[in-house]
Amino acid sequence: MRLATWNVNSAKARLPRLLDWLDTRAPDVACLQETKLSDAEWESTFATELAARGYAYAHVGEGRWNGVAILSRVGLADVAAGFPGQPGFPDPAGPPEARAVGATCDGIRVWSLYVPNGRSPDDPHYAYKLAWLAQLAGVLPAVDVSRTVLTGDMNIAPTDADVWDIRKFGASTHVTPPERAALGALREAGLRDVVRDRWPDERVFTYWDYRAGAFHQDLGMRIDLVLAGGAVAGRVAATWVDRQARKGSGPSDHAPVIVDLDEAPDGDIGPMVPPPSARRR
DNA sequence: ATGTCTGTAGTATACAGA
Repeated sequence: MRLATWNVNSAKARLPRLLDWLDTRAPDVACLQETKLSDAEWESTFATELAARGYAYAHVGEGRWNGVAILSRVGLADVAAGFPGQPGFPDPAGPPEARAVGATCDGIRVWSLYVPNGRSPDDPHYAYKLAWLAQLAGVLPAVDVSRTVLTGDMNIAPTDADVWDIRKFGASTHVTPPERAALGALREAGLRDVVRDRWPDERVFTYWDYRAGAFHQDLGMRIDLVLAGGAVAGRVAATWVDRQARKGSGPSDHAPVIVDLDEAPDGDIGPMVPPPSARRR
């Protein structure tokens, strides 16, 4: 099974490239972020195109900002718009933004996430980001983590190796200890960063600013993650960043991350094979 | 790197967000 995540930075602006990407990469499950569409706009733009390709979908949108989706041609059950207790902004008790959608696809509980950006550590959006992540971690004890995948634009670089030059970042958002600790809580709950597991020492980025030729100089960040529970991580056959999708005219500023899984074993418990990086140690 | 690309409003350009 091929699972992918991609922050498309407007599904409408990305329409031709998105459809072409579905045709060429043929993901079985595709998690999208920043569709920037209402549910009605999503429906009118994509319903026919996706049906023709055999995809069911779940979209959670609000219009001009945010917007997340899961596309699947291996089943799409128990769709959830947002996670329990997902905080709103500016009022944590207010309505949640369109930043999380979950569905069960071929036995895997998949979440497409668009974590709040944070803007800067002294901005209210930063506290919102941390609260959002804390609540996300807080729901994990109640779920089957082993068969869960949290994926999407996490807006956090897990380590200094996940940005092009840590010296340029200082105390800016995406690299601060509290943000990384929030990711650590997801890891401690049993989720694995399967791309870093597969490429422990490589320079792997998923986002490059549009400005200043950042992509061509590979001045990027790895902020789009696939965090997989044990039964899923044990099936990982390959992972890569689809840099082709960042090239040419009219790209998103993010590239897709693609993960191929071996078939689930009979009995469905998962082989529990440690990832390559763990096997080497 | 702050050099661009989205969206909206509204009709040309400015602003906000990332």
